[in-house]
Amino acid sequence: MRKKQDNLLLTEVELEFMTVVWATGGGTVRDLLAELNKLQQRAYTSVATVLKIMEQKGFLTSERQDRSLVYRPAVPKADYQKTTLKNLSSKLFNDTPAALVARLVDDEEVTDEMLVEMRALLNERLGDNAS
Amino acid sequence: MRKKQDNLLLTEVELEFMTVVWATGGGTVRDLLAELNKLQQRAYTSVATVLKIMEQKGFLTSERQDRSLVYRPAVPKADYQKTTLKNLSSKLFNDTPAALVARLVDDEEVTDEMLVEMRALLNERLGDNAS
DNA sequence: GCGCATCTTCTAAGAAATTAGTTTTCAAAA
DNA sequence: TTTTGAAAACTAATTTCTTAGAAGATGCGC
Repeated sequence: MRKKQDNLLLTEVELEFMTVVWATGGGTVRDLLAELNKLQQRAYTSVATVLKIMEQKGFLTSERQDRSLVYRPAVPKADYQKTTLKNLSSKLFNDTPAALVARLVDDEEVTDEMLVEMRALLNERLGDNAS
Repeated sequence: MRKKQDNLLLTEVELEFMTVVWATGGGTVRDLLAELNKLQQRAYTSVATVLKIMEQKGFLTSERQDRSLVYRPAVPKADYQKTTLKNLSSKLFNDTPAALVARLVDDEEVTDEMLVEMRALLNERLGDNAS
């Protein structure tokens, strides 16, 4: 029995870590530390601790290789993106993904090019259906 | 001097509170407590404390009315939605809002109707530009 | 085998978020 | 004027998140 719902969201720092794991495909603590320290200095053990926690939460898998553990993503980035969007949609957009797009559309920083690109994506899935 | 950047995001609980404030337009601690307790029991002082914090962070304004403070949103929901989308986009979608839409599009739970609605929104802003 | 380097595991301190008890304030009722 | 009720303000306990030191494990070179 677990307190909250199965902890489906990453914390701030975990997301930063996970981004690197997704980008690189994974690696040892030392590998990932090297990548992460490009953005922010952290101690070796800090990184090791967070990675272990992430494994416990089910976001990473690990496998021994020589001395070290090699961590790899257990959740594809696309899946997590979907989870996050669903969460955001429910918490802030009344469970209406279109409302979310509406907000993108009236954001002046989002260019017409981007919008055209979005429309293309929609059309791709929708096929010929006119509105 | 503040540590992080001006704390532009609400915490989990703050968002829950803010949602009620947006929905109702605001009210006294007691008013908001009544609404919030429909979802989860909390003590009066817990609610009061969080509301005060939210005011300090700039998400709410307060004004005395008789004995009580009346809290009101200082940030429109649409603005906060935009902030959140921008943040999500940068943290998880490479600063590419279209990538975000792409993820919505290949979510099987998002219906064609929703997609058509989204496309309509895009067309509305885009006018006649064909892709 | 013994120290040395390197890795994981254990432990914990510090910071932020959440919840709520205690104290103070203040006006209205008695 | 004193009491009382309701509110804000203050204080603090608890939990979760973040960071990292200390301790333990393990193979490698000498």
